[in-house]
Amino acid sequence: MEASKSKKQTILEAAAELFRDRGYVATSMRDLADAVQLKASSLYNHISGKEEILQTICFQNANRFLAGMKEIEKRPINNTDKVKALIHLHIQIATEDFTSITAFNDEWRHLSDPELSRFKELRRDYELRFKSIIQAGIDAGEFVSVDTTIALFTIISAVRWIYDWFKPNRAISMDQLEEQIERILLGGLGVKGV
Amino acid sequence: MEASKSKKQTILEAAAELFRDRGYVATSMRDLADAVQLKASSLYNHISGKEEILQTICFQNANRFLAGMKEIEKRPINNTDKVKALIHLHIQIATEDFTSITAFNDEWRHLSDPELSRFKELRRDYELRFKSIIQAGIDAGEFVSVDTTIALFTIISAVRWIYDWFKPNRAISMDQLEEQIERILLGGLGVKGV
DNA sequence: CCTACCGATCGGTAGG
DNA sequence: CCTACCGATCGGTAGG
Repeated sequence: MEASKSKKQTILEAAAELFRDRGYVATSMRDLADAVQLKASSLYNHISGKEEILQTICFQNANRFLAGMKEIEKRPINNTDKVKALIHLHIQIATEDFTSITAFNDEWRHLSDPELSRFKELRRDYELRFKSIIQAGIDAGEFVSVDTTIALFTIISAVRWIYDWFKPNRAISMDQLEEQIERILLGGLGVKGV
Repeated sequence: MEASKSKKQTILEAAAELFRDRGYVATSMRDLADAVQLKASSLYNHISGKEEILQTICFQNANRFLAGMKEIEKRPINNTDKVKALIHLHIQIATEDFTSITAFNDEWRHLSDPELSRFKELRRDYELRFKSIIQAGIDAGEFVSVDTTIALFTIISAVRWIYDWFKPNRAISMDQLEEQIERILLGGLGVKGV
């Protein structure tokens, strides 16, 4: 059970790739079966249905972001460095696991309740925690006084689509990518000498 | 033909709304027919098929962005003001027409060739024009020296998802929204006193 | 893990 | 603009 990648894991990874390329709805169980060299009916020996796959991808990533957030919250650093760490977290997840992150970003709305509501709650929790850090940074005089909602979504959106256009093989290294995005976003918050 | 909104226009608007809420693939012609009080077969008296609707939405918006870009390019203003005008353009389109803009942003990949290739070309053209303005701003000493690709996509992404979270009825007015986003993004490019 | 198959639904057409 | 209907494909199950 630990020997090699389990068949279930293989299925989940192939599904994430198909969901990214064609979307959840446009990916059929037969497409997925072909990708893992199985007949469609055999998939059901490993998973309970199509939506279980989507649920797994969505909640795995949601939990990853939240775990990263909670770890960063506990660090004894100022708010500027926390925002930097969060930008780093987003970029790291987006570049490390860019297949499943696309499905996570774009396909969660095809979840059914109660999972859909639970997913939205997790996302909202994450956003509120992020917003608190921005607010704390403003209160501490680290950032200029901006609307925290606008700042939050500007930052999240700016890093959200990295997987869409960042090709790791380009003239830009991952470190440069991160340094420049930090400079633009933190510079925008009025932090000097980012 | 000019008396009231044509039936075709009604269908296109209902489709944009359904595509936004459920996605292109998950919206059936029967869903759409119900929304405009018709039988599915009657839709084909107004449109040639499902994909024509998607094409119309995608290219209408692509042309709107490009027309705005070309108008801004011609203005006798500096690059800082051009970037401001482009941010204004994105925010304006996103808030004015936020239904079809969602379909435009998220569903274009379901186009088939040759329309898919044509759409990507239009988008690339827009991006290159935007990038040229950023580069010109750097050359003129208006912006700090950043990677133009990173700056371009950071800006585009940051304004791309406004329709996702901006509720016009909130405590933030559209002018405030725009002013604050400009401040964050242009501040990030090193422009003083935005 | 497969063959065989289910009812439901898809985009679209024929014909009036 | 409708009724009636087409072949294709969907997610999933029965049974071995």
